[in-house]
Amino acid sequence: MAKQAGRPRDPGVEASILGAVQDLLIESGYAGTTIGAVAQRARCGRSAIYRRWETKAELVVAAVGALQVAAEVPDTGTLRGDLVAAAMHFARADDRTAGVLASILSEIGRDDELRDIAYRVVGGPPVAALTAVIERWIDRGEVRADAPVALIAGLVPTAAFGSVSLRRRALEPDAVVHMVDEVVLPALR
Amino acid sequence: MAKQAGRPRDPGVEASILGAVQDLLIESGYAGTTIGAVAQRARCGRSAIYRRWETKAELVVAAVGALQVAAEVPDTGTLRGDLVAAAMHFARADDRTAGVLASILSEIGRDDELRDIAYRVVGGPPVAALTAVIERWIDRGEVRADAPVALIAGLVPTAAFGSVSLRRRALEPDAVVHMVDEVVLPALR
DNA sequence: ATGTTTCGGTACTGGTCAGTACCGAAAGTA
DNA sequence: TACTTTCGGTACTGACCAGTACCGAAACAT
Repeated sequence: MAKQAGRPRDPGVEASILGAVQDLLIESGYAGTTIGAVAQRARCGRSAIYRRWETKAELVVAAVGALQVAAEVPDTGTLRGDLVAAAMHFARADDRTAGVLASILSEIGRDDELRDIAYRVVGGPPVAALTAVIERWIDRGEVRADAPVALIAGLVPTAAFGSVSLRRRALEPDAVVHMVDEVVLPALR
Repeated sequence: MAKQAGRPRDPGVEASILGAVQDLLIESGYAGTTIGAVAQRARCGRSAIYRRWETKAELVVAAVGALQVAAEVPDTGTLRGDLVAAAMHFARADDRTAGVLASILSEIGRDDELRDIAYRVVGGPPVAALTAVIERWIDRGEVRADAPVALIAGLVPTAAFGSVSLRRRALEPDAVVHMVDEVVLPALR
């Protein structure tokens, strides 16, 4: 692929467009996220958007796919510390993610591509990180070997998402610690 | 209030309109739920709708408010039986409820009235029923007195809602039993 | 210099939809 | 019978918006 002639695309434009889409999805929902509003928020022309994506649906898919929950696997030295750190991570980082996801939930019901991407965002890295944490402590003998790893690893992000999307507010740190102490730890030992 | 003169309103029309709104919200989302489509599904004229509600927003609020999760408090004779029955109740009955709620989640972020009603539907009767079950078994001595009642009572419906709304499918009975055995019961004893 | 592509911006088109105003017929009351 | 309201249905309006087609200017390669 030879280097294209002509003025090169400004990578910053693409990033600011996707960010603007995410902002607008949270603030105004899918229907309220018009191409014109995106262009205004991203400080670009509408043509810059249509040059990159053919339809609004593709644009939204790209914006959702650009969400990435960093899947850090904490290592605090204690089981409780790791679990709290991992859970806290969702409650904070998922704030924006959950907002975007909540805004497209009704579209998810009818768009296979969107559903796959959304499920990959929530159900991928977070679950993998929690699974890694729990399995590590199984190896270390603090969690029983037949603990319901998949159940817990799926439950925490799902509950966090459900709560955030319904109440439209991030989980309090107290609530996260409470949940780990009262629900997650008893289920694992 | 004297009896109105003129042809009385057919109560069946109101019910079929609200049912049609719920159906369309699930199938087509908020934007796809047009007044024309509602009238067609409810087999009535558009005027019959506007005679009862002034705007589409009011209509949707009414349709969501008409959702009611029966708050039965099961009494199977065992703690585990009650918990499974209560949880199973959400997983089934909340199927339709969760679908409607998921479809208006993005509107919930911007409409206070809608948010209040939605929160009352999910966070009201189901939580109250679970709370009643748990507290009954505290009295009977099977659940420790300082168990995290509110946490568990809120967690189960939230998780069920999160799962249904994300995966667009009711929880399997196996999964419900699994969750009660592995998560709820350990947290209560 | 010449050509090519991107830049922000504007004008236009075609379709959709909420909300309003009617209509004649039906179903009640006085 | 006369009156009132609801019934399903239709026609119209005004706004909004996705998508297309441009524009002159800027930024690169050859």
